[in-house]
Amino acid sequence: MIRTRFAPSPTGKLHIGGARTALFNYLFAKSNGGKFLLRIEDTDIKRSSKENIDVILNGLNWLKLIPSEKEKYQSNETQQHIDIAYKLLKNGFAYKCYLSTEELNEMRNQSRKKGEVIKSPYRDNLVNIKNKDFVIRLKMPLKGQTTINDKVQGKVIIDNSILDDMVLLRKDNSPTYMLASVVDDYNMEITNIIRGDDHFNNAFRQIQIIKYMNWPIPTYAHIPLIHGEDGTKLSKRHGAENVMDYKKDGYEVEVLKNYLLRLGYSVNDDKIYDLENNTFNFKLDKINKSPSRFDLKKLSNMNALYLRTQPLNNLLNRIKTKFNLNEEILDRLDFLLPDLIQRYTYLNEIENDFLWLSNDFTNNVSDLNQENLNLVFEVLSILKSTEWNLIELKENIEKCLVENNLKMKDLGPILRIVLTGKTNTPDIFKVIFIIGRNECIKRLTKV
RNA sequence: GGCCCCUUCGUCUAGUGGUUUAGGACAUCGCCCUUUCACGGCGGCAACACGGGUUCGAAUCCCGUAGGGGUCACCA
Repeated sequence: MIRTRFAPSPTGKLHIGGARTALFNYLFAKSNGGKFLLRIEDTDIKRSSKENIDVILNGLNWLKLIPSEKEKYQSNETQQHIDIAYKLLKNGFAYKCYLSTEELNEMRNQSRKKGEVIKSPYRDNLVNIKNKDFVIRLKMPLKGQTTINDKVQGKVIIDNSILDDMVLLRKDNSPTYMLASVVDDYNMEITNIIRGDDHFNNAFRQIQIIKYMNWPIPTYAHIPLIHGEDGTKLSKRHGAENVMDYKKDGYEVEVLKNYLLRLGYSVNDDKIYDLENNTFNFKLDKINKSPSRFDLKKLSNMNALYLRTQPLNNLLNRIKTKFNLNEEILDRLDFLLPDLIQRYTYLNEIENDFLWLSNDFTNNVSDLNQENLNLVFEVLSILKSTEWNLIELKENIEKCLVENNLKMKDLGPILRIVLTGKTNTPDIFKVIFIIGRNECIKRLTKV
């Protein structure tokens, strides 16, 4: 049984990159009849916050990336992590290191110059110093190579000599991410680790713990990072550091997920796939290896196209629940929504049309010239006498135009601005028809 | 700097040795449609990073170079 996990750290929000990692984990698990799990990596107590945990949970919830089991909190497993660290120590795979921060900094300076990894003198010189703080470090193999057959990156081999003796347990006895993550993955029986490419180097180090403990080695898939439009790593500068901001900005969740999927994944058409009901067959080998740039324009375009494919009833219901609208606006919306939706990129743009759809609307047009005023009067008299249906309305007004030797473009824009206050609306005849005789007369008389 | 990864139009990508004058989508530009704004239709511009090989033949395989990214914490 395939088991994947998304393991965010609540030291920050759920950003777009994290959302994609979660999506890939979810899709891979679901495509293989497996389980998708969530683990909050809150070992950094100082930087983790309840607020961020909620943001992550809410974000995943909005994305409908619901874990198969209740989420785990890494901080609840601390004792286990400590036990493993001491077990490694006891078995000679780890050692106590008494190096101070200053000593370490100095060593790091030197090693950087030489291009070598730092080696603690306590590695081969096992001592127990009373009343002095220590960390527990893993003893990396000095020779040989480590190979990872990554499902995205391919087969990668590194020399073990570049591995540093990473810290397992801090001076204050708290486990590091390097240890905790491995132990938790083992306990949660994670079979496939799908995470950002920025973790690739960690895999070679973490795998040593797994080997020392004789645990099964999970299958890795390190997915490329998403870059901003300028080609650099995505950060706060690029806006929207929280996926929920995309919701606020009016992006449809299905669209966002499909866009995220397409970013670095080969899909041969422009369909918006149903990513919820296990109908999408997600394959790791379709993930590209190179990072891709986040393109808001493409996202927006997908959003607009998607909106137009949505059943009008669904859209109308969403509008009804989101906004408190009276019957009169609702009726008009019911009639005009098919026309309006063609013009929107985001559903929430509809807010801009509520005003003129309502009887509360009054125009403030006052600068019409005499010619146009006369035109408006003519239309007024037509509206007063015509039978109230779309066809009659249109015929009578067009007849009037012919009599005056005018074209629709001479009248359309004027009526539009007077009746709606806007320069762009659906077909003006439809607008007149649905707004109604009395209301139209009222608005036109105002001029 | 060491190690690792990547490199097809501005962007996301198709392409796995001949079917390719390198295809699509977004963006952009032009035209058509037109009562406005859109939609839609038609068309244009635009890419195999560079240099060597291998081969009858290379975007596709190999080697360099350049550029980009990641990582090198008692953060995750």
